[in-house]
Amino acid sequence: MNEQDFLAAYDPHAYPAVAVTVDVVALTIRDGALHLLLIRRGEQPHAGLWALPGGFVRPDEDLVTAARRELAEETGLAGEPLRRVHVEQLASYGAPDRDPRMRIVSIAHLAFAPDLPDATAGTDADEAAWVAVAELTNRQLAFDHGQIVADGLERARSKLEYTPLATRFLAPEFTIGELRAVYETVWGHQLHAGNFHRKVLSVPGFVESTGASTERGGTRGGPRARLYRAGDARLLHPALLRPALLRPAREETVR
Amino acid sequence: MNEQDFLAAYDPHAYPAVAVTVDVVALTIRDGALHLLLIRRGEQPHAGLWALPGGFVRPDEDLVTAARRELAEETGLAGEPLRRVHVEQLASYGAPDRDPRMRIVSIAHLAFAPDLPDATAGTDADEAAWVAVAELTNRQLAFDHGQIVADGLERARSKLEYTPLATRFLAPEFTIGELRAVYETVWGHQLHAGNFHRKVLSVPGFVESTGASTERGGTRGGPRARLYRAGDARLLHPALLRPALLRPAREETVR
DNA sequence: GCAATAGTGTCTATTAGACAATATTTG
DNA sequence: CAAATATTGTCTAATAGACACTATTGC
Repeated sequence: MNEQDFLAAYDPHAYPAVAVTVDVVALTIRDGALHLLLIRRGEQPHAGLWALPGGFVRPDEDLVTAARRELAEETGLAGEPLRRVHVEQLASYGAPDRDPRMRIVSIAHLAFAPDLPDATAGTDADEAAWVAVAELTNRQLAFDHGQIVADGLERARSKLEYTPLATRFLAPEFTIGELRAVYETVWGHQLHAGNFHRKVLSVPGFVESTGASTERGGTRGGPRARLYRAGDARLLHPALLRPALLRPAREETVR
Repeated sequence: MNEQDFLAAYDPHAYPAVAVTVDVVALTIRDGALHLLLIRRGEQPHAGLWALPGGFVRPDEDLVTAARRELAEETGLAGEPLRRVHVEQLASYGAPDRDPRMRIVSIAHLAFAPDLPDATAGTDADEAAWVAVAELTNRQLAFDHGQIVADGLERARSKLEYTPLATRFLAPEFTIGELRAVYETVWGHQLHAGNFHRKVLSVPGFVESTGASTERGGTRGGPRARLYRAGDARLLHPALLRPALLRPAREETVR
């Protein structure tokens, strides 16, 4: 049998029924705090619980395309603002009993977005909202989404060390102080302003100067700051390592 | 409708037909060279081409369990030797046209194994063999397995920097020289013996002394070396960073 | 003026890495 | 003994981080 005959005779339904979804851990910074996009489930199972935005992968869609589509549906983003959001694959979750309906394998994604307007509920959800990560400890999330969020947060903290992705939380032009605020927010730890400033400028390709400065100083005083944009480096070398205190004992749990 | 009624009425076949497989990038070191486990496909599509071991995820199996099962089938490993193999999730690959049969999403895994006996072909394969990674540049692999292998190799090189997983390529007791040979093989670069030795012993929890030494010196002379076993650290801090020359310009491509 | 912030200078401890030296073992 | 290897010593450059200082701006 040659390959063409084989394909013509092939029956896709001969294989076990598994559904594939994407879920998105979308992070942004609002009012100086790290926020996560959640939806309140409008349907069973787990109706009424908060969950990650996500849904089934459509037939002609790439995985990351599906994740971007789900994100767009819940945030109302499109065009250039959507393109500015960084989306990457996080990990896949496929424990047999993670969803009571059937075997569902979810490819989780991680997204970094600049400060966005309020979320707008999509079709599957009663409600969509940016929730402060600090308030998540109380809340029970649907399915295994608590674990996915934990893995996403650890990945985000780690990504800030060795990639320039912190800039994705900011507008195209930003000050070093704003960049430092991103690190402090995601890592949950104050950094030394002077050392951070020098370190960022010393890493090749992290940021490049626009030549301009802010129009005004800070709201509580201080000089005008120079403006920078993201440079062309994709990896930071040397990296901005987290203080030893903030380092996990082991890596994220991935299933 | 409550959750129980909902589940009773639920029809799994209402969702798009997608199959989920696992593939395994299994690495080992043989004769001082990095080797990869490949099978020659016995069935269409891509019959006759070399491919990664892998297959459909069974209904009650976790993803990593499925990967270990596929690995066991092709290597003939079981019990303690199989437990000594490190398996972790690598990434998922789900481009709509990556398999001509139907939509297949593959959860790729990465495995580190000590030197293993020759592979034994499983049911789906004509042949299974450990192939030197250096010889892969010529060979065309089935599906998108070339990309998966490239991502796996980059992940392996990176993992050696910040985890103690290099020890998984070795027997339970090993010398610092053997550990250095793992790094040199995976990174493809000679390291300075003296500096490496001191560095490994200075990282807390990387290795611990057994108190014993080898029975004999090296085949070409030299003193007996002290024996070590893996320590309890799960992450190395400070890390053993690759020389800047060996660093990629960007991260692995993950789809 | 006062407080806050940007940006720079300086010093110390840690680490990476080059290079050297010594001891031990095989053939 | 010659060559190879393990292990330790020493020195230099790079980096992280503590701390201090000056300049500029909002209120």
